[in-house]
Amino acid sequence: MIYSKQRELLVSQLRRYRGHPTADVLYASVRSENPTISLATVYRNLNQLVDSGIVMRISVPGQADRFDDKNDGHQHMLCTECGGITDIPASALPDVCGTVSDNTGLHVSACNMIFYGLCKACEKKSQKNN
Amino acid sequence: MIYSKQRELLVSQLRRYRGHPTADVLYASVRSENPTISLATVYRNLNQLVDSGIVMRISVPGQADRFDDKNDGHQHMLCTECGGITDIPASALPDVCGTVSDNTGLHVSACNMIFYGLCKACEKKSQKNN
DNA sequence: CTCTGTGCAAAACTTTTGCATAGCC
DNA sequence: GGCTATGCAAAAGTTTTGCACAGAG
Repeated sequence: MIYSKQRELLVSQLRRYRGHPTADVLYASVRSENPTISLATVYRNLNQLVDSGIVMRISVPGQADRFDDKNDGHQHMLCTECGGITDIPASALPDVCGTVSDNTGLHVSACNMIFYGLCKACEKKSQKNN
Repeated sequence: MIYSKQRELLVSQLRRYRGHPTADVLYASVRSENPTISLATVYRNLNQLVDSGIVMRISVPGQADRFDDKNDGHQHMLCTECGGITDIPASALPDVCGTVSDNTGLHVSACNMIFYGLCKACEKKSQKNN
């Protein structure tokens, strides 16, 4: 993978966002600094970065993929109220792959999870309203 | 939800498949018995059935959704070799939601998982080749 | 100089939607 | 008869691809 300005810009914008942006949002963001970059380039680079393990893809069923620049095994929760994404650190997760491997005899190498629940902010709001 | 032939046919075809078919495959299958049914109807009915808890949606990142007629909390493993889907029974899974809730203080209500690994058949094959 | 990445536009693919009609209750 | 489901076609949304050109090594 040879160097490219576009990819560097993409990664720097991705790091800037804490909000787990979609390709779309990243595209807009990168475009504000480089108005001629194309959406195809954003997708191509994101795919490469995911393949190289530099970037993590968050697939939310029924929605566009989101991206995150860390790859430490953390997972994500989608707030059922506001649609925002909260990080679930790896340390809060049980060893699901290991458990499943032990219990089934299958060789499970990886697992994608997406949790659904209430984020801190929405939980606070719902408590106030009661 | 009033009765409809199409929905009945759809469910019966879904039950017939063990292979966790996509909407596409189901459409073809249903069409062989009722050539005028439309793809929109398949999608509409699948969505309804998922909402009613009769059918389970399996979201595989980057692929079309698949469907399964049971709703007992089991999850799925995608074989990295052949692309097939293996059921992971609920009894083989740890209580991920509970663990995450306990460890984070968040209210996690549900979780979608997709595992990646080798299915029995592909595991056998790879052992033979060694 | 060669090979990889980019830009543009078009295509591919999955899923949803509008509207008139047919079918259930 | 009223209300829901269907069929058809078109649209929407996300992601990929073909091709000619520009840029990195």
